[in-house]
Amino acid sequence: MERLLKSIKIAINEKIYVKDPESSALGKRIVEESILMISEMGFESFTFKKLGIEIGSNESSIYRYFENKHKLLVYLTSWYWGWLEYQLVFATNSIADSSEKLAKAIEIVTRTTAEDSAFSHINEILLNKIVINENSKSFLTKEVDSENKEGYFVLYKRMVSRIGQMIKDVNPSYPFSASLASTILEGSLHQHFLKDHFGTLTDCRKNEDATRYFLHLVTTTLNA
Amino acid sequence: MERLLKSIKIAINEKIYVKDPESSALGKRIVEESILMISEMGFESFTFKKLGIEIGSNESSIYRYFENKHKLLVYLTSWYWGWLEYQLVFATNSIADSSEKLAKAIEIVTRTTAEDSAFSHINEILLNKIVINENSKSFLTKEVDSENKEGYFVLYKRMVSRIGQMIKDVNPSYPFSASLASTILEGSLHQHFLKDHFGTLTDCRKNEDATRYFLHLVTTTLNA
DNA sequence: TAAGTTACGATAGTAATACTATTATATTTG
DNA sequence: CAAATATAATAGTATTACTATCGTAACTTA
Repeated sequence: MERLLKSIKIAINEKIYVKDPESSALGKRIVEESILMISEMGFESFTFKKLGIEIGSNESSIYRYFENKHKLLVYLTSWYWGWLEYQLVFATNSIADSSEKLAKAIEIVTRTTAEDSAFSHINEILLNKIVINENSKSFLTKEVDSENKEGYFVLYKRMVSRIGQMIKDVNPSYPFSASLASTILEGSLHQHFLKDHFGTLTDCRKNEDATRYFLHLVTTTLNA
Repeated sequence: MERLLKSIKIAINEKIYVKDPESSALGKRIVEESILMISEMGFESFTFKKLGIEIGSNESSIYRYFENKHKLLVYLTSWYWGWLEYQLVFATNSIADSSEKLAKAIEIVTRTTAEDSAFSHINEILLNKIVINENSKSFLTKEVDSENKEGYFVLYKRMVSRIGQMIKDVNPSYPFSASLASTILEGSLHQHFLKDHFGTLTDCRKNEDATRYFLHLVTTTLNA
């Protein structure tokens, strides 16, 4: 798995960046260090100027890769969803039984990332934390419709529809497969956030609890 | 109901504002016009300077009511949750049967606000739209823990725990009442957002569909 | 009714943000 | 080695997110 992952490149919509950050050392440093900085200081406090100082490069050079920090966030979250989709497909592909397949899928999308696996310059543990804290901000904007049209969110949408399809395979007569799929994905991020900041609003204490909660929710709903 | 609402004041934590906007005509205008502006231009583009121009007042005067626009957002969302809690309690108080009570609660928190009811200077329809688009931004910040400690989110938390308690009353052995309650509240906002911007990720087309989806989800889960 | 208090508006100013433009200097590639 | 390209350095702009000061209007109380 590790070796395989090393040779895979997550394909990100070209409209999200000005110049592909994977195409140069500087680009990779931008992505690498921005993950560290955003996870530490939060997206609001993060600026290209600070990033430039941190990587010993110039603010204006960063603008040659990303138009603004919003697009960098869309890039990072897209990368995450692409990476997660890869994990999902890899782990569920060989499972024939549809219920078992869905259970495995839920496990993968609701767990938190525990180890930094393979891609040299991307720390997936921190990126997972960024997604929990900042993912909503990538689409809760006034530009969401135009950016959606440009394909900024295809990877996220593909994740949801994959899970939606798995739900349909388990119970073809369930009328809310898309809603349930999007609830799992977004709800899982939310439960992890609550676990860290609003303990009274969730029953999830350990990381596996979110998996247990959604597994139970989906199983009982589809087997009713 | 309308008359009753007119005489009720939603109690907001005093730490959220510098000066109570309910205490003066200018304060009310700030709240009133900020709702119109944020719902129209989005929270990111909204500034106190623009608001000042719009209400024919000075930027510095607005700072006498709210320290910054983030606190104004916390104020607006708190007001919304307080208002919704009022609706919830009012509508469910007299229901004895716990399942019926929970069903009514779900209906109230998952529907969108259709009419501007009673509070003169607050447009609840637009405020509901703001909550759908911006609510997450009020807590997805680096300051969430300190603000939580100061009680900024009590009204939101009270809503979740009320619903959590209703879930417990229906099925005391269900182990995820808090998580399910928070999923309903946050998930409902998300489904409405998807309905407006990512149609393929939800089965909700009309406003009532979100109610139907969550009603079905909760009922089957708790009756398993 | 005079004096005190508070509220608000007007103006000015600051530091930081979010860029854009230009030019110089490396580095790569053909 | 020349040409093309990438990056760094510097400068500059408009806007944001404030803070501070001051004058005056309005309301309050003695």
